[in-house]
Amino acid sequence: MADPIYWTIAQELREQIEGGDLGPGDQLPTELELRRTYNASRNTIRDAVKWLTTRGLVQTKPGQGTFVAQQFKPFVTTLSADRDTGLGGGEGYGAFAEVSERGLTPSASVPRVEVLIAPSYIAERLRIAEGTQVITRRQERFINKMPWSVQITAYPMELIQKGAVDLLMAQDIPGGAVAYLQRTLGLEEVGHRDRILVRAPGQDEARFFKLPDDGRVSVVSVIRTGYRDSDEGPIPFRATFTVFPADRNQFVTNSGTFPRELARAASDQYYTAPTDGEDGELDGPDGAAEADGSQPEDSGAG
Amino acid sequence: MADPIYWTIAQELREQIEGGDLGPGDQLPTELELRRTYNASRNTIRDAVKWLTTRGLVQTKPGQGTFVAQQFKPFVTTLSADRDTGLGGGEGYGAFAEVSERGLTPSASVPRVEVLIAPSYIAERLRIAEGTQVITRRQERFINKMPWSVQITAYPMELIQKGAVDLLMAQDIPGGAVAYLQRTLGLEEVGHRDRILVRAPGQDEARFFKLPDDGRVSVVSVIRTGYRDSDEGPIPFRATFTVFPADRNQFVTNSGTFPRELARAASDQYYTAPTDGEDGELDGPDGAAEADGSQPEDSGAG
DNA sequence: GCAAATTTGTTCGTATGTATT
DNA sequence: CAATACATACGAACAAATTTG
Repeated sequence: MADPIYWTIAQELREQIEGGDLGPGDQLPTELELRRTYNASRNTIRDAVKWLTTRGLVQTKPGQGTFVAQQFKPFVTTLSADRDTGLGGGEGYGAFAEVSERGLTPSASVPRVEVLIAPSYIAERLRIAEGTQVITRRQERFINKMPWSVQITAYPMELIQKGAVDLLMAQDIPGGAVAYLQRTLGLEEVGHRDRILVRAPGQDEARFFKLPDDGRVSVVSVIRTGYRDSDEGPIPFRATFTVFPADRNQFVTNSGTFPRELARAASDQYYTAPTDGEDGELDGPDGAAEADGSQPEDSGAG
Repeated sequence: MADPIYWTIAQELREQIEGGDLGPGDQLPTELELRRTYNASRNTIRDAVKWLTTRGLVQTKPGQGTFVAQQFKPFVTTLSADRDTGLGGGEGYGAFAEVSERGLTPSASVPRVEVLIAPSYIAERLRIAEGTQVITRRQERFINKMPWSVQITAYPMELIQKGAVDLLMAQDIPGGAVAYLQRTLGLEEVGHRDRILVRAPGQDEARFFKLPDDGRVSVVSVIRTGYRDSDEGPIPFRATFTVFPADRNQFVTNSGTFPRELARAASDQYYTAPTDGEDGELDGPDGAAEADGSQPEDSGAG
């Protein structure tokens, strides 16, 4: 009887959810009912439910009840560009084509264009002096009306002076801004560099993505720096910051040659990762059970 | 006075932490002290502290107190391979070279080799029949004795029959297994495909990485399928599953040409992502404040 | 539109158990 | 062993949100 009561109750409820007795959207018994069922105080019941909500298994709605959380079929974004089609690459335009093929309906907000003094995180990416002016284009994207990503791209001001005036238009650029720069200025993106990190959502992000306000669900931040050629080698000409909720997105990058049929439609093959078993008995990459006492040995690239 | 008391207290403590009044490792006032300070009941104080722990800001230790959480300087893994050096690619060997250059001491467990009937998630990756035998090599990696990643690679059994017998040895393969297959069988990895996803850690993973047992901190799962050439085009010959704790890792992928000086030492330029401000006043990619009522408009690739 | 019933959210109080120093 | 500090558990009351009559 070493296990806390609230924990035991939480496990029983978890098994009912994962076992399928309670499907997504179903209502759990109310606190009063649970209290009778388990012969525990209301606070103990609430601790058990709290355990479930913290893990995202259930969702409580004041005045209504507690419900089993819906889970999304994750959407897959291909980060590496497809050399042939030029699509993919996690850009809005290419990714949207993938979405359409999957029978989902993508949509996007009207771009919000801003000219601002480059803050440090933009200046560093574009390798310009902090305080230089930059253009930023901000767009929110949706899949089936569900918020999917927020993207901000920053360009140096000189691109406007050279003639890429559409960057200042608060409207979609057909084919994407990179293609536009190519055909307008002959500016070619010869390469890019993505940085991927996982962090807690900010308050506004949590609100936009309708994430629980306790920071349980992370967001994936993809920071892309696009490079063009110059006499001194590749130099950055754009920095794109895209934020995705981690609970409904996966990412793919390709390198070298690989089966062609995988190049597109990554979205269709979403993947459920093997997890080591909650009960330590599943078949996944398991076996760290003895990890506590084991000491690492030096080996390899020492 | 619309805000709950526990929330208000939590915000005050958060500001003290983020403002630097309380540094990493510092002890918070005890529950009893906080109770006097804020003139609230112990349960209310505990709710406030719970709010902080859920977000990973503080850590409670029974019998000792509550402490401001340490935060790691994230380690950066380059996922895309460097064509020149052949390093990088998130593989143990290449990544370890990066770590060494940074002045950290990497180490790894002795590989655990297993021959097993391929479960579905491996069979799908290697495109073999479920139930076929595969070799798996499992290794735990550490940086400065801190658990950093768990990696499992699966190979089809036929590689052994063709002569790559070292795959069965429970010891490090100098230069990595891919290089070994190259020089032993002439098997070249012509490309690979990474799938990146974020999920809650399993129980064993949480224990190994010393993550809080409530699933707050996610893990990043990187699934790499390596391809070799054949008459029928590229076919997979290995599947590598690597799991990293999301709170101390970032990832980089390169594509096309980009500045050479960024190819290596990605670890040195870790990146703090811009977040929209908790108080809605920071300079980051902000402005979703009005998101609640805004309707998406159809545009772009519709 | 209003009132009642239902359900979760917050806050207080108190007691006991467990881990650490 | 004793003191300290967090963990669990009970009970009670009122507030806020939602649905229903």
